[in-house]
Amino acid sequence: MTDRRTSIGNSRNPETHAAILDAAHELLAEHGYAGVSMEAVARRAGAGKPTLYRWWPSKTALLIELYEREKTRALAEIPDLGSAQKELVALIKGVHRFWRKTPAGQAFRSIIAEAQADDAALRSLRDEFLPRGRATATVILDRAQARGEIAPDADRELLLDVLFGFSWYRLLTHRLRDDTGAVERLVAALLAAAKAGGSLAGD
Amino acid sequence: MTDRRTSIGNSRNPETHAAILDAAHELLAEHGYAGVSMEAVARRAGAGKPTLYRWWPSKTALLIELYEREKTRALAEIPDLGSAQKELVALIKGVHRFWRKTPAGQAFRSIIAEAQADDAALRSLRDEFLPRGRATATVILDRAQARGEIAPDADRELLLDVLFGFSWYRLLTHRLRDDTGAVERLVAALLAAAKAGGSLAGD
Amino acid sequence: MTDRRTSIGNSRNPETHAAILDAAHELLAEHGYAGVSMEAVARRAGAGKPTLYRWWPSKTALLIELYEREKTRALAEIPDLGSAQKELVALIKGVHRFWRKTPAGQAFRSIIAEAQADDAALRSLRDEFLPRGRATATVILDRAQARGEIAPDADRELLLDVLFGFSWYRLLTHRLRDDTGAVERLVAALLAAAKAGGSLAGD
Amino acid sequence: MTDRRTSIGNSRNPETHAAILDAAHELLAEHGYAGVSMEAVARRAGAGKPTLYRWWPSKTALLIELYEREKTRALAEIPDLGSAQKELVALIKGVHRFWRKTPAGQAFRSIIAEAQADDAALRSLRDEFLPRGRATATVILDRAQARGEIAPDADRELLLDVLFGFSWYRLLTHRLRDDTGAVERLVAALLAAAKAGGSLAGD
DNA sequence: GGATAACCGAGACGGTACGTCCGGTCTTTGG
DNA sequence: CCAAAGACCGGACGTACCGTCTCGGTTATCC
Repeated sequence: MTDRRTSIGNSRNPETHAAILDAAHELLAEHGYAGVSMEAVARRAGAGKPTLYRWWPSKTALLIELYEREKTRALAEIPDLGSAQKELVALIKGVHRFWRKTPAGQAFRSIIAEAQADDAALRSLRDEFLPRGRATATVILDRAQARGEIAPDADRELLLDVLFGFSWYRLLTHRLRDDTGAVERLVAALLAAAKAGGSLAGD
Repeated sequence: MTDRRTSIGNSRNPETHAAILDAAHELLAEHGYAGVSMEAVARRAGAGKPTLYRWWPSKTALLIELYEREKTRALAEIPDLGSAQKELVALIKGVHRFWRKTPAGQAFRSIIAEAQADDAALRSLRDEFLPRGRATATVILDRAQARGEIAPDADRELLLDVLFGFSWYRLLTHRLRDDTGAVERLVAALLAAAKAGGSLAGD
Repeated sequence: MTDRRTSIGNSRNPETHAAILDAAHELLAEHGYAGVSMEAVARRAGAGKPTLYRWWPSKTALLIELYEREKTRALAEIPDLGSAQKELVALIKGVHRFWRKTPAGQAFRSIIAEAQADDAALRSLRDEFLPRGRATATVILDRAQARGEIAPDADRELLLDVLFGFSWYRLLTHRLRDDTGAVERLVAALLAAAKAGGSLAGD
Repeated sequence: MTDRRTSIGNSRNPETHAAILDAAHELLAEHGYAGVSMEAVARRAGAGKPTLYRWWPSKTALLIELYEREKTRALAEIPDLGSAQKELVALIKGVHRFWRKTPAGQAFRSIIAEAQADDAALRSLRDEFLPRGRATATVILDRAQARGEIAPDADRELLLDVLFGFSWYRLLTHRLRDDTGAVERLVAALLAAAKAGGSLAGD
């Protein structure tokens, strides 16, 4: 891990860049959130701290980039499965699996935790990071609305808040595993309400 | 016979105890989570750091006690309002209001954040702290089941995970305010499913 | 060591007194000067800290009493051996042996060290403690003067400063052992000068 | 070829280094040994505590460097004055004056005191620090032996132990001032014995 | 013989200092 | 010009003692 890299002059060194993300990845896997400090990442990556700060203004930014690198590796789009129920369940369960199987869950927990201490991090999380994650869900809901599975005036934002809120809650209390059909039943209940256009419909 | 208990040694000074919680309260209100360090709390309370550590093994423990002090001051039980819909909405909206109006919201965000960095804190949060908060909801659900508003085999734990997950999500993304009937509609959707005994019923 | 003692009314409890000195003795023997804190002594003696401070205003005072207790146990007067040379050598070597064989050496090193940080301790060391130790030497010098072994105008204070200075130096640099006749030769040199009434005579 | 040594990274800041020693110097002069804490030195020097610990592993190390800085400023070598008597008196009196006039005396007292609580400090004091101080005396004794003022087999180590022991004793009991020819007479007595080759001769 | 006063163990308290870790910034060296 | 390395300040961490204080309780002594 600490193979001797050296400066390559006045352009960004991609090896260094990857080494830093790898170091963060390993630390996250080995010691969890508490083990990831800019200091420790720099040490393990064999990089100087200013190098980290040049590219990522904060630990959160580093973690976000790490998370997204993992995501593109592990999380595919959800194809048309014929029903919103199947697609949403596939989406949520896929996210849960991704959080469980890779350090991404750790990274995500860390990002949320950091955002509670730092307003800028919170805004970046809410306004840039989360919308990217909801894009996949939006595609599914578009298809559902086209199929008539949910009412035209359904409160889609609320529906997603509930689904992601539930997921966050399980992630943050480390209870991602106890899943005996809970996701299926939750999605069914929400879709039923969204279809009726009554209770989950916008005002 | 008389009480033969003989406490020995000096006993905890309640003024100091209160001064420390007050100091934490103020720091939380003024500077948010990042402003609360054991050092700063001790300084403002005019207490020694060892005094803090004598009573609270960690910052999390201090924040939890602060949170519960605020809660007993601000949050009453939910009386029988005639329907589970009304009672659950009152509960959730009460919690949201409590989080918005007092530093308790800050405290709670901090507790969740700390738990992501510290396994012991997470266990204490999940296994001791949260169940206390869910007790009020349990009473409401008991009444609802007695009224026949939800099926006998409804998955009450899932229902609460969804309600609290939604609340956490809004709290942690600092979006507790944009509430135009969302809570009412969510509760209605969940209760509809729980009554049918179908989708939100246990397996 | 922590046999349960209790108050014996409004007079000093000699058992407690002894237990405290014993505890200090043991700590000194086990961990040296650094291991002797009022806290640790109280803990090991099973006594309260205020009890220590009631009788000894400082750690130095406690160490001095400990030292003198040891001294009366281990260090006898020097009888008339016929010559000042023999008697002074017996005195100095006795002191060195006492310092080496018991925790008294540790105690004495501690007393000297404490006095460098605390003016009151220094005064008490210099004006009360040391004169007591020089009393034995004074008796020897009186006899020597009566025998005519040292000139009437010899600078006795200087002679003792040299002898004790040499001893302190060896004690404080932990070189009390490497003694191959050094004390004998030093005493002989000083007595020769003191007899001549020339170089070691007062002004 | 050019010097191919390439140190990388920022280098030690000499201003900071001096500021720390100055701060220690002032604290020593103002409050004595007890006033010198790493904390206080860092505070006054406007330096971070880790900076102190980076360069000096302990307070003793800092004090030693301070002492030696003062010494090179204040204490010159002893030139050939024609007789060992004059040279040794000049040496000892110079050291006493140095201890009296500058905070160096305080520093030296502190170093000795620290060494009583810390074995490593004691070894460093005895095996590195003191020999440096005795080097000047060794030069004088070499000259004296060349002149025939002291016997070839004289126990030079003992002679120095006595001279320095006497000096320490006076320093540590804060009696450096009462000097009415005492040093002269002591040196004379020791040189007389060392010349005779009898009493102060080696075994 | 009852009050009282000094003692006792225990331990909480406000403080100070310890030695370490980390967050960000600045400076030096070299590609 | 910019990357790498690392020194720097500042500050929080959790711990050990300091010396003082306040307890509940005991017992010898004095009124």
